[in-house]
Order: sequence, then C-alpha cells, then structure tokens
Amino acid sequence: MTTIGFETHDHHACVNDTMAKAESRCAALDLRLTPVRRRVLELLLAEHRALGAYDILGHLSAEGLGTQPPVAYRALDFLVKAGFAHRIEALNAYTACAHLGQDHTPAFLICRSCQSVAESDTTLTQGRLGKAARAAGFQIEHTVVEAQGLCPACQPQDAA
Amino acid sequence: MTTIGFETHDHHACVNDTMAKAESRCAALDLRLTPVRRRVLELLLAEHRALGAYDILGHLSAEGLGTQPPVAYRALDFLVKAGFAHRIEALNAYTACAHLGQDHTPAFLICRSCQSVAESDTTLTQGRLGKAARAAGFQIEHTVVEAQGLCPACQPQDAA
DNA sequence: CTCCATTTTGTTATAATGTAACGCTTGATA
DNA sequence: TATCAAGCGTTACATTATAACAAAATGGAG
Repeated sequence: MTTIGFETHDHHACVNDTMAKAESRCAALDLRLTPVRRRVLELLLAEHRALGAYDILGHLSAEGLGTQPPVAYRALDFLVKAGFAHRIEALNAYTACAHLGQDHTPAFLICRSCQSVAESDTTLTQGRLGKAARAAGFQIEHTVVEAQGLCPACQPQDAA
Repeated sequence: MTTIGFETHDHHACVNDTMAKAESRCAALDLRLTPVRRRVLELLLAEHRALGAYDILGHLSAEGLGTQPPVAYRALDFLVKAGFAHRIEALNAYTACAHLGQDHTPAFLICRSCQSVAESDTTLTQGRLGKAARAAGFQIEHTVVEAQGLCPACQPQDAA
C-alpha cells in the first residue's frame, strides 16, 4: 500500500486507471455509473484534493448536469458507498479513492496550506487504538483517520 | 493512558476532578472560566457523549445564559483551544476531554447505537500512518482519529 | 478611583452544509 | 406494451457555522 498524493506521478494514467477500475467494478457488481456519477468521479480525480459538495454542484451546474444540492449529494453518496470516493470528515469534503480495487482502511494526510490530500492507509485495529478497543470490548465498524499538517511542498525551506 | 467512557466508574468524581483541573489550569495560564464556559464544560461532562452546538445552546437558553449560536460556539471554541474539550468531526459535535492534564493525542470510540463516546489515545506518528507520513515528507500537526462501531453494552448478546 | 485597553458577551444577519419528500423519466424485463 | 425499480428534477426545509458590530465586564496603570 502506498501513500498517493504528494509525490509526482503520471496523473493522467492515475485518472485513466481509476476510471477503468470503477467501470469494471460497476459492471461486475451491477452498479450504474451514470453521466452525473461519472462526471463527479472525474471531478474528484482531477486533483488530489478534497472538494465540497457545493464545489461539485458548481461544476455540474456549469455543465448542465444538475442545479440542486441533492444531485451532488446523491452522486457523492453513490461514489462513497461504491468505494470510489471517500468523505473527509475534517473538511466536510470528498476525495476520489486512490486505492481503488485494494481492500484498505483509508487514512488521509491533509495539507492545511494547499489543501492537497494524500491517501495512505492504516490498520487501526492492530495498533494502539485497536488494542484499547478490544480491551474496552468495543467493536470497530468504521474508522476516520485524518492527519492535518504541511505537505512537503508547503514546508518552509529552512525547516528541512 | 486509559480508555474512559464505557466502563463503569465513579462519574461524580470524574466530573469534579475535571472541573478542578480545568480551574487550576485556567489559573495557571491566565484563562478565564466564565459562567457560560464553565456551564458548557459541565454540560459536556455530564455524560460521556457528544453534544452538538445547538444541543448546548438549548441548555444555555433554558438557563438564561444565552440564546444565539455564537454564544455556544464561542464557549466551545474556548474549551477546545484550552484543551478542555474535543470536537468529534464525524458527528459535528463536542465532548469533554477525559484526559485533562495529560499530554495526549485523543482518539475516540463512538457507539452508533447509544452515541456514547470513549476517549482513548493514539500515537499516530509512531504507527503505520506516521511511517507513511515521514516517508512522504508530511509534517503532522493535528490528528483526527475516530472509530465508529458498537460499545460493549450495545452489542447483541449472542455475539459475545 | 478613574480611565483605558482588552476580553467577553449580546445580537442581527447570513453563509455553508445536508436532507425529506414527491413526482417524473428511463431502462430493463416479463 | 405494461410494469417496476432506479435514478433524476425540484421544492422546500433542516442543521451547522460564522461575520460583523455594538455593549458590557474585567483587569491594570496612573
């Protein structure tokens, strides 16, 4: 599992790859990647950043794909449920999944300066919190792991 | 560091202890625990659950301590900044700090059935995500770690 | 004690985020 | 083609959060 987002990479391939995986997954699971849903996924994939529902809606609206909030929220809900996107709780925003097809527990590195978001992963149930949860008898179903700070590009030069 | 929230404990002492610590900390750091702020902390301490800003405002309003949203948000901001309370991002809600006075990186176990919240802690910078962050050159400043699931009391009996 | 600066509070207004509900359209299928 | 489920369009509204400015309380300095 790699952390995707800050390092330079072939982003065009990154986008194509994810769209292809999303399509084949939809075919396999009998899910429908409708025009609105497809476009929202493309918008989320455009950059490794998080977009708010109303940012998305702005784009959709400009492209004649919908003007009211439920249009954006429905598409986002679909993408999140399908595992094609993740919600970033700390930002009330959404980002495309960078590990589509891999079974993973997402964890995010969020830059407070440039708002870029890198997706890593975690095995929370095995670490210190997992131990605490087991000790407390708590059954973990879903985890939110988000680290905020400065990405490499936004750190002061002299701090390196 | 213990996980506080689900296990039975002397809650009266838990409340008194935290209020006392908050007071001495305010005295030491020249912070002012005004009536509204004190009352909000008491409300958050009443149960190991998360309360929304408008829940808080409802109580304040009933007690003649303020009627408009900024009153609640200001008090909550103060408590969070002072380290007396934490914001639960996944719930857009707030809970009293259960480890006041200890240097800690809070992590939460949130029951989706009874909404109780236990506070544990984590050392994210040392685990898998911390490793990924260092590898990516990301400088972590703040972490959000929230696990959602079922607390011991809310799990089906036969699951034990 | 009085004046001043700062912090806190009161208040209005509005912004940002999210959802319920209902009817229409579409596409697959019997 | 009749039917049904999924998706979409739309209205209306609910929830969460903040900007901005005036008034009051607080704590020091003179």
